[in-house]
Amino acid sequence: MAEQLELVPAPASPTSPRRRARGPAASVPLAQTDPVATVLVETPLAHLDRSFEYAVPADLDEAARPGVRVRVRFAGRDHDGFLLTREAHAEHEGRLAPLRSVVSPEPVLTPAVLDAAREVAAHYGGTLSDTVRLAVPPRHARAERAVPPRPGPGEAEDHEPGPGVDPAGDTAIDPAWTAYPAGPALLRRLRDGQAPAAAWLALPGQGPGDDWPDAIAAAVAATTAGGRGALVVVPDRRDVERVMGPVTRAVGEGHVVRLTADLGPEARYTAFLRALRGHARVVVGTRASGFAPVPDLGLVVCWDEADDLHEEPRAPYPHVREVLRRRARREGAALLVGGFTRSVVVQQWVDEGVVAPVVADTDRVRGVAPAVVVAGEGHQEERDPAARTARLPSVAWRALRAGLESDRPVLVQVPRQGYVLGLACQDCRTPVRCERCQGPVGAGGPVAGSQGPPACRWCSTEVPVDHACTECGSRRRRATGMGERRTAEELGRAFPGTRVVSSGGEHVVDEVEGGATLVVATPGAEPWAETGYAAAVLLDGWSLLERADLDAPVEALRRWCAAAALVRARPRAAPARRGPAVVLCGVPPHGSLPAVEALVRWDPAWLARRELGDRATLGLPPATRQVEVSGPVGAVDQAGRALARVGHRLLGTVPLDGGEGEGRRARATVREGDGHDLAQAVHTVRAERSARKAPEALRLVLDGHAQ
DNA sequence: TCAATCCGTATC
DNA sequence: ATACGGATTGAC
Repeated sequence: MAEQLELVPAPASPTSPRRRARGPAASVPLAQTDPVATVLVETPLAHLDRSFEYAVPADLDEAARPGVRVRVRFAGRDHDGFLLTREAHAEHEGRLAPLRSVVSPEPVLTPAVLDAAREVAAHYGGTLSDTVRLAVPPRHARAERAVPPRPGPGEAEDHEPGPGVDPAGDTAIDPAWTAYPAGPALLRRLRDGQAPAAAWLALPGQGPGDDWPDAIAAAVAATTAGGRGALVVVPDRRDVERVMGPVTRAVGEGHVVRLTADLGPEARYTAFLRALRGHARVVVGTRASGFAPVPDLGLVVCWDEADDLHEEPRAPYPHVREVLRRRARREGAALLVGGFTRSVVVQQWVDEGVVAPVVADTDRVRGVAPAVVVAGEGHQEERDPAARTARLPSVAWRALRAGLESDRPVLVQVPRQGYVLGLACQDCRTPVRCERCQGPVGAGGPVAGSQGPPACRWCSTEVPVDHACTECGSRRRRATGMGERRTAEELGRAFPGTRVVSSGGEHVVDEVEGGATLVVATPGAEPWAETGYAAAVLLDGWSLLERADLDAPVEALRRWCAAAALVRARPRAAPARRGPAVVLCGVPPHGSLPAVEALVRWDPAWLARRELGDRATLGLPPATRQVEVSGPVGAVDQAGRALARVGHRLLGTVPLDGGEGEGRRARATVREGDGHDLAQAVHTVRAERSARKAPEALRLVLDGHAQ
């Protein structure tokens, strides 16, 4: 009996295992002031998307500052986390577990980046933990030791300012910005520490020192001359390389750091730390650098903002343009979103007054933009046998021939295949839209590679046989097959003896030398040519325009302009025989299609305005928000119904191929309902799924573009 | 009456 | 995930 009684108090005894597991806090001396730390625990569980409180042991008092990485016991396991704040009192009523350790005293999550991550997470219905994971690269201890500490107050960095920096004042306006009436004011405001927001339509460059990287470099230099830092985000690694040169020349070697995901862990963390510790005032990178901690940020730049490489493929799938926009506002920095073309989203920003257009005068555009000719649709005009073997319209062949004779490279853009082909009116070429939800229609069904009657890609509704064109009333439809595949060898045969370079897919060529060279490239893989190309031929325009994608016209123009902008008029007075600089092939004669007209007139803003107007009329994104749900069929159905229950509109579900029976996959599209917050609802779906331990992975992408 | 097991829920 | 509390079940 006595033995029994002795056992009763055991659970309360300080030496009992249970007691020790629950509350070692009692035995550890705590920090004197602010002994409570709020911690963002790294967990993928969406229903735990909030901070948790921990006790700060006295020996961690010094290191446990806001922004540092910590390790904590959470749900019986050790987790990484970020210390957010120190508090005098806990809100949590139970006993607090102590911080287990401070991983490093480096405050890697700055208040500005944390704020931006909060806003981005909320905008996409994602968790803060997921978003912060995108913002802070994994720690690398060796890199942390190697990078010098932050210079103390008053202790200047010993880099001399670069040649582009003019500390004397505001007189020197960089030639790269003189073409834009708003350019001088933009540079002045950057230098003066202000926060202008601009939608920049870049002109094709006219020679060395006058291309888009030079303009970005000038904007960055103006910002650093005013004592602030800058962050430049471009779509891919090749663009990073192109920007690094001019920016480095403008602000000096030691001030710039390159930050891309392909650097590898150590180099990436080194670059991150060089920015965080204030050694590099300027960061140039790809979307992975959108959250880079630049102290005293004065300018953020998003180049080629319409390129979908700017969309992060990891949850919550933010677009870097949205990240930068929020950072600019929060940190009082200038915002410069630009490209040769303009996305519909940025057009909406312009219309809302969020950004001011920075564009050249019409006369200037006319003088600088390459001359574009649309080749006739048929090839019947051919007289040159060489053109016939390459199946090139003769106007295209002549342009290439003339270009090669000027001893400079010429470019042929050949679209890659594999898109979902769309459906258009036989008579006026207006794309067919779903009668039910206005979604894009795939010619062979709702998903790539499917074979069947034409159907909506969002809701899988089939197009009625008597569907009448919304523009001209015609009931005849056109669903062309794949574009014509043409290879570098085939095209090269039309120009015997000419050097041929092929770029695309696995083999992307970064740069070509001067001299007569026929360059064949897929969109986005066009090599840079120092001398500029003498001519460009854009093949198979239809295969870009006929993609069953809302963005097809804007995206087609973006790709055409990207190639056309590499063409440079002959440096010295014109030679006797001059062909058109740019020939667009494989589209109907111009005038009938907005994207073609926009290219010929070099007026991307006109196309963006027109597209945005159409979308607003039809209630399509970005006038409304949509979420794309994909994963196992059952989970997709459930999520779609859950969203519909809280006031949103399930447009429909499309079966995706791959997987049998239980493994079947699907994609649902849900449109935001009036007055209901779609991001909030998406967050709730994520939270409910994680709370009930739903086993399957489900993708919920808001405002996404990738299908 | 007690212990083993199941299930739901909170995770500081 | 994991660990805990409360409920449930089954054997003595």
